[in-house]
Amino acid sequence: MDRRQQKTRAAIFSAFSALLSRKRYDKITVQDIIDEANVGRTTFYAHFQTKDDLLKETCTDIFEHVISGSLMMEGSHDFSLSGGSPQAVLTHILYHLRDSKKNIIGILSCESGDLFLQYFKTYLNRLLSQWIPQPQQPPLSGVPREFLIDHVSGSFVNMVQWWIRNNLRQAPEELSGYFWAVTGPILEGQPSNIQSL
Amino acid sequence: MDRRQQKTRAAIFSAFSALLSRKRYDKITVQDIIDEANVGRTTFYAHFQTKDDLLKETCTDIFEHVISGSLMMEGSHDFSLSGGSPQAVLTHILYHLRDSKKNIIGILSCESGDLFLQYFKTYLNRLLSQWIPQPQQPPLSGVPREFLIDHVSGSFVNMVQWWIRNNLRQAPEELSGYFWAVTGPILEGQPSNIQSL
DNA sequence: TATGTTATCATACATATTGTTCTATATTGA
DNA sequence: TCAATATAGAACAATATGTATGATAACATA
Repeated sequence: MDRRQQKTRAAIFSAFSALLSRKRYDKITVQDIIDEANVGRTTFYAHFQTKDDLLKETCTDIFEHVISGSLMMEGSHDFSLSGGSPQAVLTHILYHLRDSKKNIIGILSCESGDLFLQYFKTYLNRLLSQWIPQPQQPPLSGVPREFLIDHVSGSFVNMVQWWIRNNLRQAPEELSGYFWAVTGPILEGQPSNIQSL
Repeated sequence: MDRRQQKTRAAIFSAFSALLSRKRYDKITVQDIIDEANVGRTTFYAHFQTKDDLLKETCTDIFEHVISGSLMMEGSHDFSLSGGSPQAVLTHILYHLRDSKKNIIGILSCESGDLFLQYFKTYLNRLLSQWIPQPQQPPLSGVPREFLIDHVSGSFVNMVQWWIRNNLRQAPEELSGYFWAVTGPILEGQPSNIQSL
């Protein structure tokens, strides 16, 4: 790939991200993007087929980075814990979200944030499906594992939304504590009050 | 209000709902809507300022109906339980969603479902804020009440999405049971294992 | 450095969507 | 019956999309 292409791509991603923090996704025009990025119309369409395409690539780029940056890759396409506990990994992800140079929070804060969080959740589902066992005891024993996985990743994404609405007032560790308080029994496999019988 | 206006409004709502089950919201044009509804362009704009306006009114219409249909209204703008337990009310809401003549599931199933569920969550937040007490005991005692409310309503909406993705395979009662399994400790106020101190 | 390749820009263009304005017609409520 | 008004249809300016063209500049390589 040409140096020019890399530069252009970066300029477009950056312009797109900047626009998203000011405008709703579906109100952003291609003209807005190419003006902000200082690239020609033809150039934009040489890199991305449509605006939706740009969106999709942006999401993949960001979340693949966030999650794999908090984990070690193993095998061809699976994630696994890199020694840390689930709690530590989740805290790490929160730090990543907050401190990324890519202005992730800016993107998630925008009026189209839901769109991105949907992609985010897809990644989390893959991640969590490795951590969550089929529970053996009530009250969770009758609940399908897929439901629990979806519930936990949905809760995480929901928490991030809440965090952003509150201007990131909580420290990642604190937030991680909240998350543990509401999902601990699921992630631990079982609540700590194992009352045999 | 004129009979004609009522009829026109109904035709537009119906056409919009039908289109949503085939097409993504932002790919639907005003032309599509007025063709499907068999109304003139002028007429559409006499009823709704923009397409977004139509969306908003559609959501308000649906969710106000779903929630108030499962509750008794009380006071000016607050909800309260109509005798039933939270569990019973939630089950009722699930029935409502599934069996409504307004094809709610059709709308929520569409590619823009997230958009609607966002509105749904707003209503649920109002509802749940009346049921959820500030917890007094670990592990929930240090967690802000607003977080818990948002977590529970987010989990409900998330569950509905999951339900739809699975083609409504579970009965509302069964689903309600899952929900209780993962949020019970919060809705009950405290987990049942009250270990004083 | 010289050279062929290719990414870029600016412009123009056909097409499609939006929201407004106008007039004529049809329906309504009294 | 009749005045009020909701509607349809068409035309319209303004804006957005995606494509095509030719000229220019930056690149990789030898």
